[in-house]
Amino acid sequence: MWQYVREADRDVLMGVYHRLNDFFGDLHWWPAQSPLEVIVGAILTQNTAWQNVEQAMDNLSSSKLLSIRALQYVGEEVLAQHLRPSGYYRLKAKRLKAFVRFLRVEYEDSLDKMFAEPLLVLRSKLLSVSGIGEETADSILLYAGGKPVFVVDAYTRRILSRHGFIGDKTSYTDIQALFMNNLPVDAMLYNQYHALLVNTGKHFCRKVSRCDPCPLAALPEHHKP
DNA sequence: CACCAGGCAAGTA
DNA sequence: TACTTGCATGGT
Repeated sequence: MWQYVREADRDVLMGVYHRLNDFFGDLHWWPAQSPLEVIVGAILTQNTAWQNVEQAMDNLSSSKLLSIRALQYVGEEVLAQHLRPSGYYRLKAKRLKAFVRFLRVEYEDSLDKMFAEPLLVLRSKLLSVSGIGEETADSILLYAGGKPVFVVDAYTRRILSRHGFIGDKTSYTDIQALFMNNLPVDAMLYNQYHALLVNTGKHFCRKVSRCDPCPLAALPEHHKP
């Protein structure tokens, strides 16, 4: 399980953090105004560029659909049309519907009640909702609920992989454990760290891109894609 | 024009 | 358990 983990991981992970933090500064992330918007965004951004998600979110906002009640009552087909710019729009309409149904059945439409649930119990229940996998569940827990859960996404995996810190097939759980077992249990730290990784990914570590100005370029293991 | 983007679930062997 | 495939739009 710890095949790729070395004794120095604690220092390495904090070193990466400080390097990125010095470069980007405080990001106080997730680009959304309310916990519900974080959740909607987390579902809409699945395998999709955030720019496309913004267009769909604007559509929802214009139609006053960014509330739990509106999402409950709007027809799935109507909802889907609003989601077209974000891709997979029929699928994502089903997923949003599945979430608000879950919220009604389990928590009487209350996000506060949902987040009052013990962390691991809630994570497990979120994973049981169709359309919510590990990354989406953890994004909801961290960015909507303020829970100390590290989010692993495609950028996290790619950046760690290109530096040789993990193998290409390392599991989500193992990557998450790498961070959570070697860093303080701190929601604000996890929030900022993941935000820094996403920024780094967007600017310097896309599938096709140079790494010249990458803030991690000075690391011993740094290499180009 | 081909490829990529802050995944997930269902199907197959 | 470990692959493979469908889902879909908009930017580069």
